[in-house]
Amino acid sequence: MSSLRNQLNYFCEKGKWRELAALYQEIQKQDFKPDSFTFTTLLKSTSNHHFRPLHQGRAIHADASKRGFVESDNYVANALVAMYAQCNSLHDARKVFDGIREANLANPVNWNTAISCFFRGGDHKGAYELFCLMKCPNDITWSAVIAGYVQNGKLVDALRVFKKMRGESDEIGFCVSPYSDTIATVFSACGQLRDLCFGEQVHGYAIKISPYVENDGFVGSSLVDLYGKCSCLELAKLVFDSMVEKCVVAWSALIASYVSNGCPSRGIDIFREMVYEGPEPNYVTLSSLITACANIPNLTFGKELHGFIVRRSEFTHDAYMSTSLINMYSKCHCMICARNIFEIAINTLEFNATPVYNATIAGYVENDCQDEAWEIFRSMHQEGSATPNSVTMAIVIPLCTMSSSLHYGKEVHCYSLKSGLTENIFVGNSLLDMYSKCGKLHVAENQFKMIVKKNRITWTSMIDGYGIHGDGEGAIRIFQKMVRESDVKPDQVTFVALISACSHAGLVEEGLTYFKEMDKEYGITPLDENYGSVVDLLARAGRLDEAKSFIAAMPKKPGPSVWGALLGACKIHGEVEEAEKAAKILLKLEPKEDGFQKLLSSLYSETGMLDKREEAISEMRERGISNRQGLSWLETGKRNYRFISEDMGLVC
DNA sequence: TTAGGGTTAG
Repeated sequence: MSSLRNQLNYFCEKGKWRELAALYQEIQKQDFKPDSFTFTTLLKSTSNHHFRPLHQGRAIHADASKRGFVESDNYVANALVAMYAQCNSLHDARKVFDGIREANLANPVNWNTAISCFFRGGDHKGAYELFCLMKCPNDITWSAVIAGYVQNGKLVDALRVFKKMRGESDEIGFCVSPYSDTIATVFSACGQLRDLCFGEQVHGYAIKISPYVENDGFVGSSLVDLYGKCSCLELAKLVFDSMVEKCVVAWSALIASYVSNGCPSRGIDIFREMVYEGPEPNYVTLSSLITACANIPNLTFGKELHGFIVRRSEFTHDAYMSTSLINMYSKCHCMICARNIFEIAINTLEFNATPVYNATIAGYVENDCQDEAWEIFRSMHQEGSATPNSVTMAIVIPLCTMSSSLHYGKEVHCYSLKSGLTENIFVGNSLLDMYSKCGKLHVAENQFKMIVKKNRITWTSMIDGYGIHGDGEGAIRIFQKMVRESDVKPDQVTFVALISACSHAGLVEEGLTYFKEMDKEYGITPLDENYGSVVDLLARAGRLDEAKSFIAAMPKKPGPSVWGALLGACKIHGEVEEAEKAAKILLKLEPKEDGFQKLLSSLYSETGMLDKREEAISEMRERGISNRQGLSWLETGKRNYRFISEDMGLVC
């Protein structure tokens, strides 16, 4: 009999489920008496099995219950709770736990196991209910609850429980001293919430209770991450430098801090130091570095890293890695490489593939490949391997806007409503912009009203909406509401939208006043785009000389937006000579941009200067600029679209 | 404890 028991244990340890199930059925027919250890190993094996065979777990439960183990053995009870939670049957897990609780058999380990299991199963409410029922939570319980909330993305709740643990909350406190792991978890929550103030308080408290707490790898790394996420790069570096033993997580957190704060090259420099004096990089380090290559962009180093990842095959099948690589190749305009990574990822990875789909759709959108973007979005439904989320919607809704496809936009809006994604601010703002740009200003207004927590982009998009519909006064009204009634501050983009709205409505003086207020009232330094919108404001109103004087008086060198605005206005007013001057400068500033040259060619066409038009077209051909016909999208009926050619003077 | 995909601009 003992050999049977050994064989059973062997199959459990090796995870050989089929063999185990067959053996267990066989020995049940014999006079075999399973003990507590047999049941716990059988239940653990069920929990760890890839398919989570709940029916098998229930059979073991029935057998254990029949033999009296559930009510008398805490180990078996614990394993049962864990098994049901792992098999996503939290109701059964709670039923088992309530059984031992009501029989007064539950010890603190049972409580802590049950709480952790409910958090792992995603039922944070159920976990907290158990926590509240527990009369004497110990330090492990507190840690489990804080960590559980962080794992479930309930960061505010995690900090609330931490405050309660230290007796700082309004609720009754328990003043338990936290483990360093708990402190690290709290730093992580503060970082994710960008709550620098509370993070710093906890940092001070942690040093007070343990002066060398930063030397702990978990705590030090989490602190680097906290300061990095709160854009305090100097503090992040200071903590990192003070760490006696710098683990791979600390290095990775520091690199990620630089990459995510607009210093990707510095992130790569830190990586070079890491190669020289630090530990081996892991998949997180490499993922951040690929993002650095995407942001610079640096295709050469990106490809080197990709080669390194392929050689280290254990990193290849990582969801984050695939997503980062797709993003990197997209930003470097290598959509063939991005597509290859996508195909491999969706065929080989066992995970939620939504981010991989999102990165690929975003890549195609960014590289002006709308058809391919739609193809990937549709395949997401057809393959059924990924569920569109709020990020997908925030990519796809602007895609509807680009092709002025109100019909598709409405379909995506309906899907978002059904999936409960419209409360997401990115989705809400995209919908507002889509309705506004597709000509449905009143729907955009409703959408604007429905967004409860409006951010800068909400306000700016609404101002722009009124602007593109020629309602300058409406744009001003919304801007005043924004600055008077909300706590959201305008930025340069807000002023581009506002002054542009004034420009199109002929509100020149108002536009000029707002431009002056930008710096004086709001302390915002104008960008080239802001100067450009003032040039457009003046020149569109026929005040070309003032526009030129304005450019001459600029405190910095005028850029493409300024000259582009002047060129556009010259085209409206038929000012060939000034347009030629502006186009010449633009050609030097942005040699790869073909729009300016086409605009000039179109001006020649409109003013009957056909020789000059031919000359401009020849020059464009020599420079390899495509002579593509200008196209507009129109939606007719429900699903039909037509191309309307515009006279760009380029049709040969 | 560390990493990925997202909304506004004449």
